[in-house]
Amino acid sequence: MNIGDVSTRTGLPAKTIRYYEDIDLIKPLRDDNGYRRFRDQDVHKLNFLGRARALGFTIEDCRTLLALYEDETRASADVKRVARDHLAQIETKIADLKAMRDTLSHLVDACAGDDRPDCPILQDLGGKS
Amino acid sequence: MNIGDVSTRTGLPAKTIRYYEDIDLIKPLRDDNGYRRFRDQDVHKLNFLGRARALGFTIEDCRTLLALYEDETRASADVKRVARDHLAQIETKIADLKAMRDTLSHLVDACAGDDRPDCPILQDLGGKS
DNA sequence: TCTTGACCTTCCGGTCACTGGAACCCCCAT
DNA sequence: ATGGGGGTTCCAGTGACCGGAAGGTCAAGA
Repeated sequence: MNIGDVSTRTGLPAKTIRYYEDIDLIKPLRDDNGYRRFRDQDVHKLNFLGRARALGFTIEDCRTLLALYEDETRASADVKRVARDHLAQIETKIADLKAMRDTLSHLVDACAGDDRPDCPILQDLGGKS
Repeated sequence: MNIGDVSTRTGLPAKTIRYYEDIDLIKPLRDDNGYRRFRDQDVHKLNFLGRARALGFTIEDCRTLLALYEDETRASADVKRVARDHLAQIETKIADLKAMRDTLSHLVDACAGDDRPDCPILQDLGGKS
């Protein structure tokens, strides 16, 4: 299978697939003409990566998870730790964003949004004190 | 005031302040020795920028907001639009992160986290079907 | 047979908002 | 004179790609 087919199948852009090869996440074969030739295992790995990335894991996490996936003797505790740490980061991000949202939505609500210059949003940013 | 003092006062790293000058968000004066000399208005702008960045506005948004801040004839509607758009993006991000969190926390809960290899997290990523 | 167009290749630069580090200058106290 | 703690510029790197240029390959149609 060529990169275009793999791209269609996995939903990953060809650019991304090449990038993943570049950083040694996958190692497709090469045809005589230099084209990448993807085996089923490559496609499988790419799907794995796509799902892991969709869950927000970093590329380095993905590398770790992929290694664990391929290691029959892994301990699920190792997988769980990676996932739990990532989950914690997500929770933190959500909390940060919520704080921003709360502040912002108050400000947006307080702003008349007409053609006059008075604006509580700018007042706040300017250090309204 | 030199950059170190401004950094202390605003809580922004000196590197960041130099960067903001680089991209023309602020224009501090220069002393004869080449040192930046910050006026109160520069510090004020930096505080504005710090607060706007803390609310997650992009640098370009900050530039826009700063321009509106300085424009006595602005319409608050313009400010509100920027803020509302940004708020929408935050909401989207929160929703995305929540979806990730929900999926992930289910998986983490389902994983034994012991020394055995069986792991629902990897099963899911591998396309458990 | 030639050509068209859809593929594929590599490589370089850009994104965003900084951050780290090197190499250097300046000023004040000892 | 020396040392230390400022300051300066410039270059490179971050993460996870994306866009585009310049060129090679292949199958189908005129």
